[in-house]
Amino acid sequence: MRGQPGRSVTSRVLALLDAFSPASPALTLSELARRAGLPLPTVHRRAAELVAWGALERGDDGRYRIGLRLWEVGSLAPRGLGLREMALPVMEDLYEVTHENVQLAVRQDLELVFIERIAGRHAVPVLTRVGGRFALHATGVGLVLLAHAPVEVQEQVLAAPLERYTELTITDPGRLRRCLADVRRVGYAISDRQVTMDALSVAAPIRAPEGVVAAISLVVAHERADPVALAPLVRAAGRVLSRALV
Amino acid sequence: MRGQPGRSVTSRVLALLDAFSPASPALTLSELARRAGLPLPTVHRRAAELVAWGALERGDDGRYRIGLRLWEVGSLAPRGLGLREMALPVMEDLYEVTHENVQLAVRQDLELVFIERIAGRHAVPVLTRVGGRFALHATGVGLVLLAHAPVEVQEQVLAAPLERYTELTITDPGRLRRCLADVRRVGYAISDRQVTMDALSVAAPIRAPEGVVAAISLVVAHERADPVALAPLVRAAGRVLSRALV
DNA sequence: ACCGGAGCTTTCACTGAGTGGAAGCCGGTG
DNA sequence: CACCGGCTTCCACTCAGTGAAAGCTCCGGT
Repeated sequence: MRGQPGRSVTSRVLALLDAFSPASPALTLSELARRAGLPLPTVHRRAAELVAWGALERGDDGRYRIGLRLWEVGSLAPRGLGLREMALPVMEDLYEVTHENVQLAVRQDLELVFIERIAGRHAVPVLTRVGGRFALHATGVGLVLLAHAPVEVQEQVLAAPLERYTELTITDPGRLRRCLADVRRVGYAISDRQVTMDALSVAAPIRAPEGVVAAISLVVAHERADPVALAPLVRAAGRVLSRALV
Repeated sequence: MRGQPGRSVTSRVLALLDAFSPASPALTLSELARRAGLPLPTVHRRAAELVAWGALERGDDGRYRIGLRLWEVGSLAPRGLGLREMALPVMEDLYEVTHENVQLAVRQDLELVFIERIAGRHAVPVLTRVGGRFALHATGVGLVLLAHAPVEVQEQVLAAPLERYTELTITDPGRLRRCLADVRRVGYAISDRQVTMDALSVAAPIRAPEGVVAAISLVVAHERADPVALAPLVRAAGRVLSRALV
């Protein structure tokens, strides 16, 4: 082949999938090629194969989209739909009791990924999307996941600049380090206006034999918040789910 | 290469993903190789690349599972999570009014795929799984999707043997053909004990400019069922969603 | 301690699947 | 009607990928 050496076929195919994002879920051939950093003919051939299998779909407009077949396969991810299926009843209970937003997230590398969300119609609007990512150092779920992450992960997050979302976001590595110790000690995390100035979240860990695998949280309007009352509810939900994971 | 000619790298990678199923979401290297019909070293190398990217994950037990990254990408599928996000509020309304099972499905080839389901805790238990597949000729959603599918799809389904689930399942092509005509005429489908002897479902189409893209249904206990009362509710939900898709 | 076997990983010489520049095609636009 | 942007096809070149075989690492049995 003439292809630039050191780039495998598989990595090219995966680069095509990487090109899609929540902000641009439909791409033309040229956009796809540009985002994947690959020559047009290459993308054309690889994409055709993906369409034939169902990993991509091509609309009447010629744009490529993620195909249903890939969604089906993705739904087999134990940490995706698997976790969701297990957690949903508990999340619904939490919603029935509080009528606030309930969120479920896991850590992936140095970010968190939202697995499921029950958005109370009368609760604070939250900007998160199922399948979306977010930084670990601001949200309640993020703090819980970070506090129980391997030390090397914590150090990597602490070493990088901590993005500021509001004036209350913790951006000082020292303070964050102390905050994480508190989270481990008390068994839950409170993020008070650290993401948006109207919201407060209370989060608790979900443990499996191999450690903390996910976190669950309630997100409530700041002024209406009573963290002391909410913490036991969230912690209980976390414990119920932990028990289900053994 | 020495590889059996006519089999592309991409097709091998996709064969690996195909090897996973709801019944076996975790596979050892050898199982993976056997199911994909590929030599062990090949699978070893390709799987390693998929793990590096996050499409697969490898547990402490050495088994491969679908990775969270693939779930994330899959969640960008317009007909998967995209459709779900849009439909969920309406499905919840339908649930609030009826407290019965609400299902959302699309057609993929000659089967249907369940996109979302609200399982009423006191409603009939249904055997469907989000991300799962089912035949088109028995369920309410299936009949709606089949009735509005391209003619060649209908003919393929009618030509193949129609699997029987209960004594009321329609297995005669002629009867099914008439049933589909009825569904198109009245605008909804009723499947009365055609999947299990305890359940009845009422389904309605969801239309986009390009045609019927999905179906929504209520599944209720057979003895408690009042199709005449339910049909307007389900049809209204379908219409609301159709309007949202323009 | 030794053996055998099942499952995973690595090696290595060979080769055709994949590459990408270039050229063709198609539909819209000044 | 020439131009342009985006898509598709062609084709000669070559290296990424292959898979048989050998090596490795745990087992459990004797």
